[in-house]
Amino acid sequence: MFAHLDDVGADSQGHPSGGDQEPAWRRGLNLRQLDVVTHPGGPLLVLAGAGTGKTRALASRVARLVAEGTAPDRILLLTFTRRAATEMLARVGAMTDHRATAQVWGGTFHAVANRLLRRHGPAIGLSPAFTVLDQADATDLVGLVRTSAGLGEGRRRFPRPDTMAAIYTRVVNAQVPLDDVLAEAFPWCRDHHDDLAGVFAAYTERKRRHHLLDFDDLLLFWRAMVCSPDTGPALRATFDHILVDEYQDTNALQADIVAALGAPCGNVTAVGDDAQAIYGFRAATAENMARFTTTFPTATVIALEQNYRSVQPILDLANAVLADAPAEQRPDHLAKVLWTQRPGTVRPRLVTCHDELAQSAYVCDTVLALREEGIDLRHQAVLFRTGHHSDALELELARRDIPFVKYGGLRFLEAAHIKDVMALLRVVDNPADQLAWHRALDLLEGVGPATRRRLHGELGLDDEPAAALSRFLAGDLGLPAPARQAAGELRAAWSDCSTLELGPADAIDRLTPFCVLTFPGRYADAPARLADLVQLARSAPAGISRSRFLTELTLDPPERTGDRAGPPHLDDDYLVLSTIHSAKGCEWRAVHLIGAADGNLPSDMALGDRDGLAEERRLTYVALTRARDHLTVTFPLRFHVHRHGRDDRHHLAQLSRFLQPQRHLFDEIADHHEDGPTGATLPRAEVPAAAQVDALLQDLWRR
DNA sequence: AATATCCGTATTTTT
DNA sequence: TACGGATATT
Repeated sequence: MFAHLDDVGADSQGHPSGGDQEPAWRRGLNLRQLDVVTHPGGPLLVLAGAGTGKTRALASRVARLVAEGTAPDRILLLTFTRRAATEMLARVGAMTDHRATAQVWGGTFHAVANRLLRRHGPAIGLSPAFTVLDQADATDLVGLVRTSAGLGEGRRRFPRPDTMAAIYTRVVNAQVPLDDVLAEAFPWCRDHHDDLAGVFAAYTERKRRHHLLDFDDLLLFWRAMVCSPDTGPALRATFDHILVDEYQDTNALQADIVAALGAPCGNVTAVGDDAQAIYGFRAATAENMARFTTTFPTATVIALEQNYRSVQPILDLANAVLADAPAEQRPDHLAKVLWTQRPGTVRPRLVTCHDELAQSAYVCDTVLALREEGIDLRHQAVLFRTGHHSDALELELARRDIPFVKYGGLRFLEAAHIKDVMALLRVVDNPADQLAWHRALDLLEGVGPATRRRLHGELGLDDEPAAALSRFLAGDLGLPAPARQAAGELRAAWSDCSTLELGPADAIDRLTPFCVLTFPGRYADAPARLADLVQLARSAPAGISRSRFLTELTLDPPERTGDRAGPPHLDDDYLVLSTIHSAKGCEWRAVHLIGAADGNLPSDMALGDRDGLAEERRLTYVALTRARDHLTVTFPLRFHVHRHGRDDRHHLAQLSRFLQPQRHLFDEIADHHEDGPTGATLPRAEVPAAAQVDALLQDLWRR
């Protein structure tokens, strides 16, 4: 869990804490923030620049509402991650009655939708015992539908399941017709329009029949419930105040929900910063910010521009990066310019490195040097565009025994073995879950597609799915010989899980012997994967039910293997490595942005369209504004071309086009050469000049 | 019917 | 390169 959410420190604004009579929620706020907090009711749009204390303002507003008598369970606080909700409510609790605060409805759109649908689903004809599919499950199911529709065989090539799932989710979340989505984002699939439509229809039908909801369904059904003339009025009357954080990263569907929920009471507070919109790929549109005043014509608009986080030289750079954006991408009515009263004149550093190795060495050196100056590792972070950009650095950190945690890399739940165990649990939880059966049966050696189809029929998964588990436990299914022993073990384990009603932790323990039998044949690193099962079991809160454990894990997955066990060593200091996306809302005293080369940032995949490029610029802005005191930007001059080439080709890089015009705002450090003093003894400008010669030559023979 | 082999294509960010 | 998917082999 991130320790450093937006301006966490209670006194990070450095205000004197006023008189003792002053209520806690009023303390340490500037006038603008106070306007946000004391806004009586009615729609409110807060334009909150990076580091301007929006978390504080929002938390204080909730605290004021509670302190002044609003029933906490009639407040809805929607945040981007569950982490953010937890953090914010903890702060609210510190300002008012923390037991009352626990009643506040807080969480992501998806998590809140889940809660509401479990409670009220039957009213709109939804079984409350639905299973939530995560993205990977949904993709698998699309794949199954694709196969059973006989697509992809012979004939023309057909989009792959993950592409199809991406198209589907875009259509739903953006609420844009398939035709347009294909034209705009997936032009190479346009010929398959009709087949895609068919697959989507079959996919939907299948989900409905088996009581499965994917992430998108959670939003769709919530919206349906709140818009229905039957259930809507009662549901809308449930909340007196709705507050939405990170409004710039909501999509069309989410905006609909906010509009519908807020229509009667009008007490909607939306907080966001269009300059930090970085989830366009997930169909979020910052236009929701601009549209807010149309949806709620009486809305009050308040801009927070005083930054409490960064020193001025860092803000100057961040402001300059934004100001360079083409004019049409900067709507006037949302304009903000960050300023600060924080003293400090240290300028950001720009370091041109010889290659990735040199970059890693430089970052390690800098991190350690800053620690000597008193900045603990935990107050420093290394940020990068994509997960694997930190590969080289991770090796170097390990070599030097510098502890670190990485966010935003491979997710725990996506690891195959974790999905295996989850599937085993899901079968017990819901014997009608075909996807789970599918995966579980696949674990048996000697069982392939054909045997699985036969078992599918014999277990009655289509006709009488509720009895499938007892049929399996009754045995005698004519399994192939290699599967017999493992199947026996599975039977015993499932039987115990079911009859003894084991909780999730015990159930995982009970299923482990089966995994011990089957993992070695499937995975080269079986022992490590088995060890993860212990972690998984330990992550289950005491007393939680199996099904609740499963959905919570789906909606709020741990970031990476081992995360649930807490940081590497509890009282150890460790460096944070994070993608820029995962760093949203966080801050550190020192930030090291690596790989800031054109092609990485902006990613060369975004070069095609204007919107994509604009989003990359905002991403750069987000990265820069995470830093409080120290900002180091590095980029390697040469890096491996790991595209189609197999040889050790290098590729000369140039500084990110977003930073190139701002070089004068940096202190530039000469090329950092990994091995030896060669570079260090040269005059400063020497090596970059040489690099420019190389770049010039490169330009001459490129294409 | 399950497993081994070959081929073509994608590409990043996450609830 | 790496991975999914389709074909060839045991």
